[in-house]
Amino acid sequence: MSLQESKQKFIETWGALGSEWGVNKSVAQVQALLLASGNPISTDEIMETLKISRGNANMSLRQLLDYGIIYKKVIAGDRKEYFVAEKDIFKWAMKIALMRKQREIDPIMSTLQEIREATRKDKTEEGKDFHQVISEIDTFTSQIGAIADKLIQSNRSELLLKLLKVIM
Amino acid sequence: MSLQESKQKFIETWGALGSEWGVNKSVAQVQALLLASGNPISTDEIMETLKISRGNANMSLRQLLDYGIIYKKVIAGDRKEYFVAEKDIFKWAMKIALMRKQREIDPIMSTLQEIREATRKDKTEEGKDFHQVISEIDTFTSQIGAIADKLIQSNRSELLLKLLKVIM
DNA sequence: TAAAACTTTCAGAAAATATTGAAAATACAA
DNA sequence: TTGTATTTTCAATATTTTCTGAAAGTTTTA
Repeated sequence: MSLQESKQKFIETWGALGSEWGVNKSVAQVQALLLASGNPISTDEIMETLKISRGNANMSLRQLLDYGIIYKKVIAGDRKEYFVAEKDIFKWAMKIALMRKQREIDPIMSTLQEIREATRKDKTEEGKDFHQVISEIDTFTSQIGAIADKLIQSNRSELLLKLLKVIM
Repeated sequence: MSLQESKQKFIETWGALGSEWGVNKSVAQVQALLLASGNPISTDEIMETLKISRGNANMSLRQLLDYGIIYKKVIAGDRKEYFVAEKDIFKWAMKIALMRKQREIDPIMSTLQEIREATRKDKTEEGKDFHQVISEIDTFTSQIGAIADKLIQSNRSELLLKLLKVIM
């Protein structure tokens, strides 16, 4: 497997996995291409390499910029914009974790608490059972959310230390 | 907000969040309906309450059964199949975590290792840089995967203990 | 200021995913 | 067995998501 084939395989695999991660395939592939590339890359080169349209390339790049896992890079004497990936996996894994927590955990919390309150006084068996179920989900979710916050705020060595404790 | 309204809200919210979690809306709503219900429910009641087709109800139920987060329940003297949710959130959270790890982490591992090996001997700058990036992703992913395994294998009290350590 | 180089937007097309509903298969009762 | 109740399958349809490409917008150069 040549270096180019390896890079190709990485980009393909990363893209395919994106869908499992709730990340659009093009977005994942653009990140992979930038990760695999030593030097900054322009929109045109991305379009050409991944065979995607200008619109798609632009939107994928913007999303990655918003996530904070790629950066714009100015090249002197060139009007085009170039892009580089954040290569410190720790940094971008934390950013993605934060985003996922905000998307997947936070929105359910307020609803759960609202329902928990609304059903607190219910005297029927049915009501008490439901309150119990909601309360358990709420408690569990809150705990997981709090731990996620702690982990996400950690720096690299703190994170490794915390996770080491889990393993032992 | 009446009890019925609370249940309704829970089912809607759970369903809406499903998409963020990579879970089909109907599947999430069926689980929510079973969680919210004190007693076993038949396919017909699910169809009626959620206003979904028989085919959809059947496929959603099967998926939840496969995940192991709902169960079939036989009611004496009734030919219909009834279903109940696993109400121990701890149990089904672990099952879902395991499934997600298998879907999201495991598949990338072998590819990363293969690419890591294939690029190990590369002498070019480009090749060495790429090998470095892949190695870091591989190492990080392996570590997270190992921790996930440990957590998933834990029982409730072990899990809480381990997570408590993280917070402190 | 105008033209050229480049980036962004967005309506419509294409692709992917979810849902329906009716037919086929299965399970049960008489 | 045979008929009836119930479940499962799957081709057709609907919905959602993604992608394209050209037009509009912006920045830079001359």
